[in-house]
Order: sequence, then C-alpha cells, then structure tokens
Amino acid sequence: MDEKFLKPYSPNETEDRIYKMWEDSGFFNPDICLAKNITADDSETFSIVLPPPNVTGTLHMGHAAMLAIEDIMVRYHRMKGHQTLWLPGTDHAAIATQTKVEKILQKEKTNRHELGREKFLERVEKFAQESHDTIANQMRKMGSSVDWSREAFTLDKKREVAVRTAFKKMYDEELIYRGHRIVNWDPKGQTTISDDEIVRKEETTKFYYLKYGPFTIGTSRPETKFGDKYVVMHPDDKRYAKYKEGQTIDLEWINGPITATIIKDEAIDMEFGTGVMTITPWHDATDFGIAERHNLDKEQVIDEYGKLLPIAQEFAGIKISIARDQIVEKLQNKGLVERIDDGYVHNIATAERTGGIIEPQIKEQWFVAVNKKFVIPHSEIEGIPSGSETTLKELMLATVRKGQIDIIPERFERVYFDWIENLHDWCISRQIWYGHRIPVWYHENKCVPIEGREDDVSKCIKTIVSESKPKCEHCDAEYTQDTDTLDTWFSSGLWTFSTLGWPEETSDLKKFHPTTILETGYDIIFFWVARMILMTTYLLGTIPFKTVYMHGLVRDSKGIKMSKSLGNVIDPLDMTEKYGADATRLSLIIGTGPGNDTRLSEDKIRAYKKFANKLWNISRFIFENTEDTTYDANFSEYTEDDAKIKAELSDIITDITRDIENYRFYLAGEKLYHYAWHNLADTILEESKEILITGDANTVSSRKQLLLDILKKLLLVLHPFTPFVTEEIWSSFPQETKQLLLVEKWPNQ
RNA sequence: GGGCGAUUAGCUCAGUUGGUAGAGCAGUGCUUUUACACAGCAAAGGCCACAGGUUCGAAUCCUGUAUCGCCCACCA
Repeated sequence: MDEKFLKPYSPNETEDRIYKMWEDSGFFNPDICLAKNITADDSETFSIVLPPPNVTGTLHMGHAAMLAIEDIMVRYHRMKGHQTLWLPGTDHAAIATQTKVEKILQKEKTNRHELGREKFLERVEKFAQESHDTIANQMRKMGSSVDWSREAFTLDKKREVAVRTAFKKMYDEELIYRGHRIVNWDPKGQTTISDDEIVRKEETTKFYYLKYGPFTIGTSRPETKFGDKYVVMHPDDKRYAKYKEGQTIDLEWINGPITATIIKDEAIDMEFGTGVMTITPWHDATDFGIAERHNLDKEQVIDEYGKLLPIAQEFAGIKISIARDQIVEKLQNKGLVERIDDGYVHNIATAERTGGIIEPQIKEQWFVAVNKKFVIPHSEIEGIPSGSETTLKELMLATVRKGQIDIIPERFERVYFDWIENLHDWCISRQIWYGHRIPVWYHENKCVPIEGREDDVSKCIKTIVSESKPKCEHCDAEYTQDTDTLDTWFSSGLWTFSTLGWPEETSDLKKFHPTTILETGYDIIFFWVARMILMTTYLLGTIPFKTVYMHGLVRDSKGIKMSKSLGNVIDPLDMTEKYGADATRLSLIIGTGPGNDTRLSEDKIRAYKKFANKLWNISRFIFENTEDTTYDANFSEYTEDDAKIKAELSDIITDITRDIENYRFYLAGEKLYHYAWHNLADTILEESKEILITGDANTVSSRKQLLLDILKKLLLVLHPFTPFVTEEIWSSFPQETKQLLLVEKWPNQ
C-alpha cells in the first residue's frame, strides 16, 4: 500500500499537483480527447460556456458554487464519453470596471479626465489583466476542468469583430437606431444606463401642493417645475370637464406670469393627488410620453451635473438638492404653496454601480428596437418560419414559450415572460471610455444625404467592421468615430457563439452551438439570459442553449448577501486553503436546490473536509486488505451476499445518474455521501473485517474483489463532485491499465 | 400595485413522481476495537407555520390565513 495513506488526507499537498496533471494531459480540450481516442467522433456533444466573471477583482463564493455545479456536469459528460467543451472567459464589465478604477484614481487624487482617454484605458486594462489572472488562478484552485486553450475575453480582438459585425447587421436592418429619447442619466457616473441597471430605493420626502392658476398640483420635486406650461388631466375626470383640450389659462408661476395649456391624457391617475398635474417632459418618462403623444414642447431644466439651467433664472447653476428649499421658500412667499405633506414614501431610481440618483434626460443615444418588425431570412425558431416577419421581442418569447429553451426551475419562465412583455427599446450607448467603442464613423460634409432615417440626416455616417480609419468614398473628408461605448451586455449577449469563432463559420461553431446548457444565477436572467436569446435568435436564427439552469445566491450564515463593504465575504481561496477544494465544492452543492439561495458557513465546509478524509481512510482499509490482489473487472465468482451488495450499488448508481441527468446535483451528492459513509464504511467494511479473517478462500477473494469493485465505482461516481481526492486515490488503485480518473468511463450500472 | 419564494430537530438547510421525516453544527452518552482522535459509534431531539379540503394515506397536491424575504412597476 502507498505510504501516503498512513497520514490523513492533505488537500494542500495534493490539489495543485493533480490539477497540473489534468491540465498537462490536455483532456480538458475535446479535440485532444478525440485525438487520443478518449471520445469517439460520432459521440454526442456537450457544451457549456462559462458565464464570464467580471474583471473587477476576485471571485466570491457565488462564483465558486457556479464553478462547482458546472464542473460536475462537465466531468460527468466527459466520463460518459461525450465530446465535452467547457469554454472559459472573462467579461470586461464596462461600467463596473471603469467605476472601480475611477475609485482607485480618486484615492490617488486624480481622475480619468486628467489622465485622458488613452492613459486611462491603459490603466483599466492593467487592472483588468490583474483581475483576470487572479480569477484564472481561483478557477484552477476550484478544480474547474475548463478548456483553457479556447479562453476568451468579451473585449479581445476576436470578440470585437463579432461585436462590430452584429452592430452593423442590426444597424443596416434598422434594428439599431440613434435618436433623442428620454434616458436614465447618471449624474455621478456621467453616463446613460439601461432600465435594468437601475436600483430603486425607498425614500421618504415631503409632498408639495402648489397653486397653479385655478388648479392645485401635487409634486415631490418642485425644483423641476420652472418650465411647466402644460397642465394635464384625465379626459373622463368630471371635476375638470369644463376645461377643454388646448384651452389656455394665464397664471402666476415661480418666476412670473405664464400661459398654461390644458391637455387631456389617460396616463393621469384620477385617484392620485388632485388628479391634475403639470409636466416636465425633459426629466420624466411619463411626462415625456404625454408630450410625445400631444406633440408638446420640451425644455431642459437640469443639466448633466444635476444643476439648474438658466430657465430657473436666479436659481441657475445651483444643485437641485440645494435649490429645492430655496424654491419652496420663494413659492411660499408668493402664496403659491397650498400645503406640504410630510412622510411621502416613494421609490427613487439610483444607478446600480455608482449609486448616483438618476435624473432622466432627453439625449441622443443608440437603441436596439425590440418591437420593430423585420423579416428573418433564416429561422430555426419554432413558430417563426424563415422569411416571416417578426420582432426581436417575439423571437425572445417564442423560444421559451414553445419549449425550445427550458428554464429550470420552471417558475423563472414566468419572470422571463413578464419582463419581455414590458420591455422597452434597449439603450446600448454609454458615455464611458472602457468598452467596445461604437463602430460608427461620421464626417460633417453631408456629401451623400440619406433619407428616411432620423439618425442619418445631419451627418454622413458609416458603420464598419474593420478597425482602420475609414475615408469617405464620395468626398475626401476623414471620418471620426463615435465617442460612446456599448453597453457591456451587448458583447456578452453574443457570448455563446462569439467564443466559438462567429462570424466565421468555424467547425467549433458547427459542433458546439447551440450549447447544451447555460448555468447561471437567477439575478442575471434579464441582463444576460434574455440578451443572449435576443442576439442569437436574430443573428443566427437559432437558440443559444437548450436549457437554462439557474442557481441561487450564496449568502452568509445570517442570510445577508455577501459584500466587501459589509466584511462578510468568505473568500473561496481561503476555504480551499483550509479545507480543500473538494470540501468547498460539496458544501456548495449539497443542501441547495436550484434557484434557491443558500447560506454558507465555515462549519459546513469543515464537515465535508471530514468526508474527504473518510474516503481516504475507506481506501486505506481496502488497499491494506487487498495488497495481494489486482482488480479484475470481469470477476464472476462472487458469493451470493457479495453479488447482492454489488446489485445494490448498481441500483444506487442508476439512481444517481438519473439525478445528475435531471440537474438534481444536491440529491446525487447527498446520496453518495450517505452511501460512502453509512453503507460502505459503517456496514460493508465492518462486516468485511470478520469475513476476511474467518472466511474460506472463495469467500475472501470474492470479498476482496467486491471491495475493490465498490471503491472503483464510488471513485468514478464521486469524481465529478470531489475530483481531487478521488483522482489521488485512483492513482493508487490496483488495476493493471488505467487512465486518469478524469477520463475513465462512467459505470454503466 | 403585481408576481415569486420561504416557513421541517436549539441553529443552517435537504426531502426527486404523495407511503407517517434526514444531514451538518451545537448538545448527551459510550469507545482509544489496527481504516479513520483533523475520530468513530449510539441514543436523544420534530402535532413538517396555522386552518380547511382531496386521498386508503399529505411535509409533499388544492384553497385560505399569518409572518419573513426577493423580484418587477413611468401615481406626478
């Protein structure tokens, strides 16, 4: 017996060595498995892309859980002999990463404007590179069997080609447009953000009732009211029936007399306040909608930094947060304040990444039109035949509704539908520097007027895929590139196929796309899952994946979301260091149903370290007692009792295999734990002590073969869950020819 | 305002198609018997939130109630 079994199992001395062995073998790469006849070229494929972690720092326990679940699937399929690809990568996470670096700069008493675009980007790239290296190391520590040779980054050269190609196609087909729309402006981050990047926070403020001519209007934001010259009420509101649409009324307002115009619109809630409101179309989405419907003037009141504009006269240049009280005081002096309510509770919109309070603004931005009809030339989407007219929204709905894509657990399908049904056009331009720059170039000569498109009327415009600076083919003018960058999810949306070489028609793309499964957290179902479905159905006419498996969030032992600022983060590296990767993985799998949040404590991880040691000692016992024996897979002289035990294990493996196929990893893990500890160790090993001493020759040899057989199968079936300790034990297993456990075949029964 | 989830041993959670409940930690007792003292074994601990219903049988399915949590939403 190998001397190493005389000491307790030591993950630290084992894991790095084992991972290197795996990596050197090349078997993480499906091409090498084919070349070395590990898999047959007609075997089925299993492919999965790693949800690329943001290069904003380090991986947390949630990532560790994700890696564990995906690695179980991947190792299982590889052992089944399938052509198995797990494709790793990282995400540049535009706003998140830029914000992070800006915070570092702030500590150094400088900022991005002082550095300039180029220098700043160098700085971000350096930070991103360091984060990437940390992440790659953490993934290795967790035992993730990803194919490093295919690693991708959402902002590398190949992905840039994919992004530009996608953008150009969408632009050419008018599904991307540029227009003046009301957007979510983050005064802190100095950029627009999409609806999904908003976090609403409850706030209690005062609510003001102001006299507006014959009306009383309610508002929580008097500082926006300077330009309000439309007063709106519901067409069915009997209280205001005597006022007619378009009627004008002269009245005294904040900075003097104005003429207000009556508007009737159904967006008004008759129950709320007085049922009358004035509108500020430049700074409110509802008001903007009303103004659009009635073709009203829109005026900007607040600038990009949250300061009042000259329309506010003496208040111009003052921050709105400060101006409010001063304005109310003036209104009071003029006798325009009817009353003020305290304790008005409402939700304010803040930017997820910077925490800035969103100020809606009308801006010229790039959008993806989700409701615009177009003809899809090639479609494998059920219910949407090739050549038919459809919309991006319909494509997104059809895939899940028709069951072409399954979401696990099923309840998230409803969440998905609700979101899509309420989806507005997607604002994809960001006024930040880090990210894919919008591949659109302009010059001002207007040499070739293009008609019919709002975004083409003022400038000569060109979208290109190549990187070089274009020259106008009509006049000699040089183009300059749009300064905005793309929403990070635009590039992540292409992930399942941009990683496989698209737009080139690579063999990888043919073989591995659509991917088998997407495994990710339920918190990014909108951000990412929906965008991937949008991009893939549109650009490829197919689905990005057949199944979506959603895992929950990993919280601390008190159920609070882990975050650095709270200091309750458990670092997976610390845990693998203390208890080993196998223990860390098991603790994240067992006791966690799909889509459910899980609480993690160190105790739980420690418990599974004991399990690894238990396996170690089980092996020690078996090896000690079979030192004169070589495992014979075809041994047929089992005693009746032993044959029965063999059959029982066979049933359990069948059961566990079914659990894995049905994504019930938590059950499979628990059953294996239970079998190893309570069947094998407590019962079978205990009775074997007696049998091996007192039994006759046939009984003893049967029992020895049985023990080896059970151990082998247990190692095989446990390998996806606890890859390191099983591989290490396997290296001492008395079988004449064997390969790495990584590529041994999954037991049939 | 709409939707979803949770409620099971002192604590944190499992419980796959309905067959009278399991893991870890904590606590109790026993054991150094050569696989395991970074230990093992054993016992103890639960009207499975509450109230109805379906069923031969419900933690599991249905209805309602309560508490907690999450997500979504352009009531100014």
